[in-house]
Amino acid sequence: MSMLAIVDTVNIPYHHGRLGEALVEAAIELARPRGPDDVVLRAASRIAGVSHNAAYRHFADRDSLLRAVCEQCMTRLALLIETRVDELPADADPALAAWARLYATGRAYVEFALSEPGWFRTAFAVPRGVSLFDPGEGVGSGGLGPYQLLGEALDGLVESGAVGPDRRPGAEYAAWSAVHGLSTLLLDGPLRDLSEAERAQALDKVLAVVAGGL
Amino acid sequence: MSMLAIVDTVNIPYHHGRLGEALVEAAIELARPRGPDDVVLRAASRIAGVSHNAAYRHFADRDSLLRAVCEQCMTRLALLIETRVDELPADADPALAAWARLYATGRAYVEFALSEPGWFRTAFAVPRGVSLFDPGEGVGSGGLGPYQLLGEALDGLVESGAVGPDRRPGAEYAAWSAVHGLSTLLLDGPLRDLSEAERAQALDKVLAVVAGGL
DNA sequence: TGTACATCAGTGAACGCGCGTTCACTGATGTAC
DNA sequence: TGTACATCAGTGAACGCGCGTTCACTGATGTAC
Repeated sequence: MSMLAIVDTVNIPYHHGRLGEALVEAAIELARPRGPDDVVLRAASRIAGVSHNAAYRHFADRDSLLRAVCEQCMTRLALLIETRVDELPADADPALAAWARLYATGRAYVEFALSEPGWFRTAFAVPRGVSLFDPGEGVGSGGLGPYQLLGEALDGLVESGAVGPDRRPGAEYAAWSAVHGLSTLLLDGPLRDLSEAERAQALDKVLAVVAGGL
Repeated sequence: MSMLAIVDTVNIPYHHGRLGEALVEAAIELARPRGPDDVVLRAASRIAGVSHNAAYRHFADRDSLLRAVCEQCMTRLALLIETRVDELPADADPALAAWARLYATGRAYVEFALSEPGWFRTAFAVPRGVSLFDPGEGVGSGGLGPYQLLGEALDGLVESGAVGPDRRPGAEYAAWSAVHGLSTLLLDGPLRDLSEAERAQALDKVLAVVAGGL
């Protein structure tokens, strides 16, 4: 009967060839609307058109799959930041340009959280033992994660003279916390019912306070 | 046989008398180590010494119980903030006193997150439709939630002249976001592996940047 | 070029789990007379 | 003060759910000769 026949009708060869990636792609879509709890081995296998045990050829367990999805989500956050920064118009004044990059980084971060809530939540549902500081984790196209991109923006402020080098240490904690906190408060927290306009005001204020305090 | 006999041995009368509260207390302990996912009707009933259906006399469903637990967690956060602010030594200079209150508020927030991780997560696992802005939700002893306590601290800055009134609007967004973001990054995010000393530095920097930018 | 065989990548059935929820029930309590 | 009865607050059994994981298996692939 042929499972072969059945399988042929949907154009999936018995040897899938890239089932591992297909499972990750499926799991990413599962995570997309709501988050990491919806990353389910059986559902991902279903989407990939494969029995649910087949997944165990490619991932030791559900957690391994989730880990792969987390990394992808972190990468996508980094990619959006890079995109938004690259879209910036050129600015002759290096200090102004550096500020613009920092603002764009922060705005992109919040934009990602609000436009891709499930991915944002998944990116930060990091299984223990994975760190943003590890090279290779959560990388964007240039091999940098969101944290490194933020670091670059802050370095730019110092290099351009906009911010004194004595203020540089720990600056990413402040900038990152502010933007991350706003994202989670708007997404899942008590600020979730803010109107579009109120959100924009809140974001402006957060960025202004961070910029003023750096 | 007496279920009565059985029941007597553990000193729980058939009519419990305060089962609703007992269930909430049990659920709060369930949430304490890890968070809202561990708030389970059956487990709470078990702890309260009652069959799991009895819970339905007091809560329409699991979500109602969780809602009650959320509110309690928010209240406890508010109480810790009040405690820490009240512990502050008197300061003759009203501006310095106002700054000290803001700092204490922020430190207490992060302290709560790190010392009571499950409660912190639960406080912000707010079921849709509950807002921190509602009076009566998430109240401390004075009837104020964390958000209102923060607002008071900020008002104090303006009243004491430490901060111009033109900078007041939206200030809670900035302060709250920074402290909330740091809490979640340290608790569940990529900063979770920071050492005690690094955490303290990060917190100092976050507070300094917010204070400088307000 | 053909064949034997190891290995790889799937299959389908089954297990155990704990959950939320519903059902029909019964013992305890409180109230009207 | 006693009694009938409504109501309240529990009980225990059962259902259905989807999950992660394991088992023994088999068809497809690739390689050595």
